[in-house]
Amino acid sequence: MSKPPARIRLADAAFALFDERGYEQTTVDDIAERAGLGRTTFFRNYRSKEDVIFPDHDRLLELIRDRLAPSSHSTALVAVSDAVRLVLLHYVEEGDLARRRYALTSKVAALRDREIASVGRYQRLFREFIADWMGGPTEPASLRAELMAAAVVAAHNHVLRRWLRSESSDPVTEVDEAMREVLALFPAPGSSPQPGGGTTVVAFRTGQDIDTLLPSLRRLVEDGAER
Amino acid sequence: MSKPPARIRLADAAFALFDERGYEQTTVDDIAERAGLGRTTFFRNYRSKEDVIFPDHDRLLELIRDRLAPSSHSTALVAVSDAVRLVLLHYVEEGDLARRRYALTSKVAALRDREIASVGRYQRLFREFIADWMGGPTEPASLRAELMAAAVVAAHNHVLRRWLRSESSDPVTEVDEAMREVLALFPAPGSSPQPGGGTTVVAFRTGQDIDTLLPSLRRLVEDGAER
DNA sequence: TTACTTTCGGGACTGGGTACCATAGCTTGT
DNA sequence: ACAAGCTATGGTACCCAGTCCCGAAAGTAA
Repeated sequence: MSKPPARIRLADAAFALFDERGYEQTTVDDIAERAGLGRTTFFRNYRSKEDVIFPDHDRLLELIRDRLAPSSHSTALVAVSDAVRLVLLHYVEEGDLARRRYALTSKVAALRDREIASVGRYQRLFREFIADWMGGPTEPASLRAELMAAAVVAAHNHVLRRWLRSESSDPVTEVDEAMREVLALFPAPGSSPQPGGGTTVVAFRTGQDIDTLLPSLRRLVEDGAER
Repeated sequence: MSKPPARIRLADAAFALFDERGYEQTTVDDIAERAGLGRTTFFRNYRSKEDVIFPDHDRLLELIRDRLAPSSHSTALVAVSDAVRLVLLHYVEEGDLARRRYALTSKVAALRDREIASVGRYQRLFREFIADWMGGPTEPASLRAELMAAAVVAAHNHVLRRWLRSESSDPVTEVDEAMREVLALFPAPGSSPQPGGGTTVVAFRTGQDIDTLLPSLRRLVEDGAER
């Protein structure tokens, strides 16, 4: 009968109390007490009260960064799609925990704001990466990068929220489809002269991480074949 | 030599102190003291310390709501463009104040988060309106509404930030162009059968608020003529 | 055992935010 | 002019999140 580590006990106590009394009616002292620990220990494990609910947001940001960073110019779009899928998978694997978090953020304004702020950081990452890829901060490209980054995270959030509401049984397929739709909105630079053309052509040269690239590669190729 | 009202004196004192010592190094007591008022009076005029910097965010939300609400199905896109222009104009008219706020939000993480949360509320408004316009929460439409709303506010923010950084001398023209670009990304539903087609056709039937509609109407018509 | 390191708890403090109450000032009606 | 009443204000006490510091425990190595 060994106790689980403090972090876990604190998180369990926190979610239990949030469910019972609500977020704002629960103080950090309450959480620490139920976990059988001191208030100081709580703040040693979580930077803030909100952090119990959004613990590994930083890790997730690094996950995206790591997936985007090594990609070459020709694999940029695949990297974006993969990074998005990575984030979605992270939440899906959390399973019930993610749904409880969603229930909380739906009710408590402060938590919703914090969630949105986090999304803003993801979007910033994508925006910078896409702007780089499109080539510097020259004006038309800069706007297009902003639009594309916004669309990318919007697509992700859309599918994620559907899954959180149990409206989707296969979120990974859905997010791939959504990303295809997003990429179809933005004509590839320099591929077709008319900006109105809707066909996107992506060329692959070299692929590190072939295993993880494969699924989206296949989808993109299928997409190209269909149209 | 009559004193200006408390609200103003508090805001002046706050911005002055933020400039001198920075946001986090300034307490609400400091602000009240410099304004020659009590701490209680501060919180009567502003809900929170952050609220001194973002005072009329609620008013701005209602401004958007009011502009979107009365628009009919055929004028929906114009309403969106107009609402965006309205928000941009609001900031532009604030002039220097908006730039000081931008300087603060660029440095202080808590303020940046709050700003992003506000943007999230705008986006939600647009998303709901656009989803309504596209017709209910049926799946493909719902995603497209989400994408479009994200693109709309991204375009606005892009132009606004350019103006805040003094990189734009005519933000209104710029935002109109950016909105044209955004709308061009999304083929009008039911107008051209191929989703790849890049031409957008918008039909007008009735226009209340003709005066305010005119400029964007003209731009849209010109845009249609060009392509 | 001793010595070192890690984890924990408690207590004191800062600062944002709320609630309540008392008072000064201004307006009204008479 | 006087009283009644409203509004803006100040002050005090309070709650709670978050930080800092120090001392105690508990595990680890020698």
